[in-house]
Parts: sequence; C-alpha cells; structure tokens
Amino acid sequence: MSDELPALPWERARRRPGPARVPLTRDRIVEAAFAVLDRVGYEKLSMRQVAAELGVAVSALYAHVNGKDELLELMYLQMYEGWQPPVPDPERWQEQVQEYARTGRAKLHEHRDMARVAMTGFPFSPEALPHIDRLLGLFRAGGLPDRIVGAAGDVLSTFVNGFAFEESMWETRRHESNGDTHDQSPEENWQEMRETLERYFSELPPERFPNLVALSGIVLDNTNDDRFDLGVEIIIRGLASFAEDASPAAGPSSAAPLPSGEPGDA
Amino acid sequence: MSDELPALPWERARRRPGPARVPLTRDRIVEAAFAVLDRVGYEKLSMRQVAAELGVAVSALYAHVNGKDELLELMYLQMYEGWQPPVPDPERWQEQVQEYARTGRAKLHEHRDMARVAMTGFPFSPEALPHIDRLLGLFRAGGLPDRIVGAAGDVLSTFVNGFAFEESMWETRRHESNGDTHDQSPEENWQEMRETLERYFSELPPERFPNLVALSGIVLDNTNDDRFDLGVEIIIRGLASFAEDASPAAGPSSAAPLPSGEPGDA
DNA sequence: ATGTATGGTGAACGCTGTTCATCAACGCCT
DNA sequence: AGGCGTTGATGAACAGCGTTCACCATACAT
Repeated sequence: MSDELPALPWERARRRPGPARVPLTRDRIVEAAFAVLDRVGYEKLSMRQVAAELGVAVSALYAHVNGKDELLELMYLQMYEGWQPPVPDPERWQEQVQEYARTGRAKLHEHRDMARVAMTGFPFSPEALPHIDRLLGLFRAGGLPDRIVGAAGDVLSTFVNGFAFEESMWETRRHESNGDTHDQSPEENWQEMRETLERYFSELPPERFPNLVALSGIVLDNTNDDRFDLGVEIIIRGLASFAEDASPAAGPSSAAPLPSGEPGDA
Repeated sequence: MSDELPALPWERARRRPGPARVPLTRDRIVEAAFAVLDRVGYEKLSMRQVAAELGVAVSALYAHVNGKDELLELMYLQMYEGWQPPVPDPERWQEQVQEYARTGRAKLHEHRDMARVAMTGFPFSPEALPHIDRLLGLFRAGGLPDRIVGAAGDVLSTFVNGFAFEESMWETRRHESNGDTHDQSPEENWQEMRETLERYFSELPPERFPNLVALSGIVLDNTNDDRFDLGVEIIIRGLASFAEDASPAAGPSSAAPLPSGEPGDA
C-alpha cells in the first residue's frame, strides 16, 4: 500500500521487480486463514486455500506454522487475545458473569464457524491461563465455595461454546440448503427458519409429542439471544444458590463476602 | 453362526464356495464403524477402514449409506436407540434429571470419541423427537415455566455433550503422548494425569495466577465423575429456582405442582 | 565478488470421500 | 432346464487433503 509510487531508477537495482514482497509471518497467515474461514466455512478451510489467499505455495506455510492443528490453535488464541474477564466487583458479579458470557458468544460470532475452530483445539493452552485465572477470580468474588468454582467454569464455558457451536451448525445447514441466495439478510433468514420450524413443530401429532407442540410457540418466539441469555441466567442462579452469603436465587444480591483480595492487575 | 455345519453335498451346488456371504446391511456397517472407532479413534475413522473391517470394497458401502455424514449420524442415532428419559415423577424430578444426565454421559463413554461423533452431526433429527419430547416433559413436571423449559434443554444437553467432548479430547491427547503404553488401566492413567496437572498448577507463579494455584488442590482432587455431577447440580439448582412452586434451591423439594397430566406412554 | 543462510517453490507421497462403468451371482419366468 | 433381468459388490478413477523434501533464488555478510 505504501509502495505504489513508481520506483526511482537507482532503487530499481535494489528492489526486485514486481510487487514488493511482504514477508510471510504467522500473523499474516492467521489473518489469511480468517479470511478463508469467513468466505468458505470451516469444512472447506484448508492449508491450500490459505496459501492461495496469500498467493504463496502451500509448503511455505509450514516454515511458520507446524501444521493445520497449530494454525487452528493460533486462530483460537488470537480470538481470545486482549479479552479478559472483568476485575471482580463482588456487588455485581452476576451481571459481570452475564456480560462475560455474552461477549464470549459475540467473539465466537466474529468469524464464521469460529465455534467449531474453538472446539477443534485442545481446551488447555498456557496462553489462556491468565484468562482462566481471572474468570475463576470472578466466581470467587461471588462468594462461591472453592469446590464449586471449578465446576462453574466447566458449566459456563461448555454452555457458551456449545451454544455457539449449535448456532454454527444451523448456519452451515442454512448455507447448504439455501445455496447462494444472498438476497436476504442473515436476520431475515433466521426469522424465516424459525417460522418454518414453528410450523413444523405445531403440525406434529400432539398425542405423540405433547410437550413439543405445546412449547413450539413459546420457545421459538424467542430469538437466539434471548435463549442464550436465559441459559446463562439459569447457570448463574444455580451458582448463586451455592454462594456462601445468603441471597441465593431470587432478586439482586445485596452484598457478598470474601472479595478474595485480588489486586486489579498483577 | 447357524451355518457352521459342513454343507451337505447337494447343498454344495446351491451355496457358493468359501465363507457364507452375509449380506451387507446398514446395521452391519454401523457395527463395523463402531469397531473401527473404538480401535483407531475418531480422527482416523474412514470409510475405507470401515470397508476393510467388513472385508468389502469401499464403494459397496455407498449402496447402503449416503456418505460418511450419514454413517456418523446413524451411529449417533444408534447410541440413543432404546434410551428414553424416565416418565416424569414430579416428586423426584431433580434426581431424575441427575440420573438422566449421568446415563447420557455414560452412553457417550460406551464408545471411544463418541462425543465427537455426536458433535459432528446436525443436532435435530426426527428420530430424536420422542426423546426430546420426554425430556421436556420431565422439566415441565418439575413445575418449570414454559419459557424456561426450552433453555433448560439447551443448558443440560450442552453441558453433557461438552463435558464428554472435553473428556474425549483429553483422552486422545493421552493416546498421542503415551503412544502404546497399555500397561496402565485407564483409571490409573487419569489419576497420573491429574497428579501431573496438579503439580503443574501448584508450581505456577502465585502472584500471576492466584486463583489457579489456590484452587489447584481442591479442583483436581475431584474425579471427573464428581466434577460432572457438580456441574449438573449447578444446573438443576438454577432450574429449580424458576420452579413455580416454592422450594427453590436449598434442600430436597417437597412437592411440585403442575404434573402436566401426561400419560406414561403415548 | 563470493559465499552463505533464510525462506519460498514445485513436485511428490499417502491418505481421504465419492462416483462410475463393469461384472458376477441370484431368483424368476418361460 | 435355460435364458434373462435385477441386485449389489467391485476396482479404478477423480479431486482434494495435510505434509515432506530436494531444489533454488534472493539478500545479506564477508
């Protein structure tokens, strides 16, 4: 972008002809991988496609990245980069958890099929340790007993990832059946799919599926965002019921003990 | 099994020589796929391996199964076959949910990497509708308001699948690093891995990861089963806090209204 | 100007899912 | 009994995948 000017004659001798060669780096590879992912989806994301995106031979990638697994993990890590759970405020820990979960899902929505990339990799990497530690700190600030805190992380992260994963599945299903009809916004498309599903459920034989037909209207009225928030709220209420102060489930908590005296930034 | 007797001479003319040819069926293919899965794991499960397991050409499979995706879905469905949520007992719905989740995980553990097969397929298939309907019935029997019931299914199934999925990931990691050391039982192996992890966490710099080191002992003392049960309990408590009778989180519930008058078997 | 190291190239290997023309065996009908 | 049609397995092929390796061109240091 900065080399578009015609090269001066004496520079000709120093610069090689053709477009200026930007060096290949891990970051550029990851960036290209995201571009390919957004364009073709997880299933067709391949080393060759990434190389093509960069105008480079496949084998060149392997000088910077150990393999496809590592590339996927790099994407996963880059997604988390710069995102940290908030510094715990014991008065507001429930809202903080809600918001944490919401932006977690939002991050997974930043790129197509990102939830599937996240599921691919090994769940534990050293780079994620600060993140995990702060999340645990958030739960401890809520007054949860230590033996609950670990399970809290399990439940919450499983839900966020799993929910986004299912959304990703619906999305690719939509792509498969819809072909290339770009005439609708994604929102309209979701809406149409919800209506189709609602009709399908409501036309089910009520004697065989009494609960499905009874719930078809209520459940499918909700947007995905509402369903997600509700799920998180269920989890938070369950957690709150273990909190060592009182104020279990109902109403906003008033105060929580054990702020676990952690400084804001280590 | 019934054709092992030496063939009578006049039968020789009718039966073709060599081993009696059992016809290829979907069920036999799925069975072979499970055998391959258990032996080599999800990553190396391929159509060719399944065909080899049956002593058959790859292309023969495609006469009975539409493709690999369908085969995986058949495996997924077969896993659920004959498993139904219990008929709801409003007095005991919380224990029923616990038990339901437990046997769900157990089913996913019946075959290696089964959780990954489950994640692969599309989450909704008509064959699973009775199962889902009964699960929803269980939640409704607990007195949960309708708008919660759908989210309840989300949270619970996401946790069960996600938890088993992570276990599967740890398992394949163990296989990769361990190579072929069959000298330990899986239990000892898990134990050893837990100890390694606990040591790793406890040796982390406490000023950077105060919560991780503080929790390293407590969390890792628990077996996977305990962590799973605890997660389910968190979810159940969260659900119970929405129940329309009283008795929210603490203590065993005494009675629940709205049995939703559903007959045991349609 | 020569040498050397860094890093991209292209071809190859072995694997994958899937398709297709071929062909053998079986039951049925005359 | 003999021919025929159908069913269903076969093997070869195609396109694509992840990964490796000998080669080579460029850029810098001597």
